Amino acid sequence: MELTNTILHLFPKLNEAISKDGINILKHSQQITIPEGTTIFHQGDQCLNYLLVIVGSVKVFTRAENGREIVLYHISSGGSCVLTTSCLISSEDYPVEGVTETDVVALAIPKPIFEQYMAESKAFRKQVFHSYGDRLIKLITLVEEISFAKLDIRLAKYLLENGSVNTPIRTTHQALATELGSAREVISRQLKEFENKGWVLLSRGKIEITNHDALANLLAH
Amino acid sequence: MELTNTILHLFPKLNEAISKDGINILKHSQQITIPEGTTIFHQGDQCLNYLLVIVGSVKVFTRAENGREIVLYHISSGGSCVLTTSCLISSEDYPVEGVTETDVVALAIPKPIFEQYMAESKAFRKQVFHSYGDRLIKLITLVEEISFAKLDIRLAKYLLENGSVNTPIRTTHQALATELGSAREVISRQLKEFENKGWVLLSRGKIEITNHDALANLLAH
DNA sequence: CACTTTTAAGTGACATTGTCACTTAAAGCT
DNA sequence: AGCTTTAAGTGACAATGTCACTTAAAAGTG
Repeated sequence: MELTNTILHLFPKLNEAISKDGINILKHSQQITIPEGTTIFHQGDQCLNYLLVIVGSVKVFTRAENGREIVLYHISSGGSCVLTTSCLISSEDYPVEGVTETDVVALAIPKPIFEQYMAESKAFRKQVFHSYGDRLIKLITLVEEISFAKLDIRLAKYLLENGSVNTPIRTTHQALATELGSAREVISRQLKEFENKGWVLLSRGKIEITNHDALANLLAH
Repeated sequence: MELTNTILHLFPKLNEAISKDGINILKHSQQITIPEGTTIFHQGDQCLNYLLVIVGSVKVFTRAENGREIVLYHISSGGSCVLTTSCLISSEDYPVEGVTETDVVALAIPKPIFEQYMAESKAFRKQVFHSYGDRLIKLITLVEEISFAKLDIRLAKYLLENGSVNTPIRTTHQALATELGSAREVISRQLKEFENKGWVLLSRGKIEITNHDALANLLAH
């Protein structure tokens, strides 16, 4: 079955859980498809499933009272939602929202099955813990970047990671501000500066990289 | 035994693990005492124990290349070190340091015992997951505060949480800057402003709160 | 005790980033 | 073509961070 292979490829630990521990994940979980732009969880939601993302990407962010937002991390193929997992275990509220950025295919493992797997399979536990560790590192890295790195560096990094000379980035300055935890005007100014230097070409909803090396040079220090 | 009661009081989940699941934590773990100012882990360290803090406090922080530091969180009585736990499981490096802020008494559970408990006791797993969830929330809250909250608010909050009208705070502006992820000069300026308003009294290494309500009023918005 | 050294805090000038109250312009819609 | 919505630009200003110092308190030392 095609899906099985995809899943095993994305979650190597689960492969072990299935082969060694006789865990039949596919049988007891449900494959779900979620359209782009769906809020899959927000503060106060109760969570009844352990979610593994097979295809697509989920944006996890938090919002200040004044409406400003910052993206905490993305869950993409091969990732799982540790916050809902925490909910699963400790039933606490989390001050964050999760929204699908693309159409998403996910595997939902119901809470009782999740707990059974946790008890029975060391490989499954490893997979779950690994997700936790990943998120912790991502969050710590985010804290570091927010508090230490200058915006031009972080912006250049984002541009290089999300586009290249022939593949323009389709996003708004506002979305970028949210991604980097800054303000739209600041991003606009910075991008304009990059444009003046001939490093990018700006148009509504699109950023084209015109000088990759110059941007990369910023990162190199 | 006195220690047993202390531990069970601090870690209610472990109580369950012991009574329900017959886990003999005290027998298989070691009580260790660590003097103040000891670096208990830093980047690249390997970790061989699951650590539960019984008495005292550990400061977990990260450092930028330019030397600036920011405190990520503190592990105090009843807390466990999830980062070393992650290490325990996934053997990855974490870009953080942990230093004891006081003399610390901790319970060290060796890796094999830890894994056995994880397999055998649901309550133990809950305890471990709970720690993870806590850290995740603390980190998310930190990200929110750093990116959204103004410094005067955060500083006032810190002062109120760590001192009162009759118990002065003994710390340096530098340590405070690290705690809040800011720069010493900025903290000094802000404190001086508070002093000019008659809210605090400053001296070398000491901050006395002289107007609790005014500070609290800042937080109230 | 006077002196040197170390550590904490203050200072002013300046750079970066965030905020506010707008304006301008492009893309969609009817 | 004219409206509406959304994206982006703008200038003034506030808040925060950085730098290169100075000042001063505490600790160590002969």
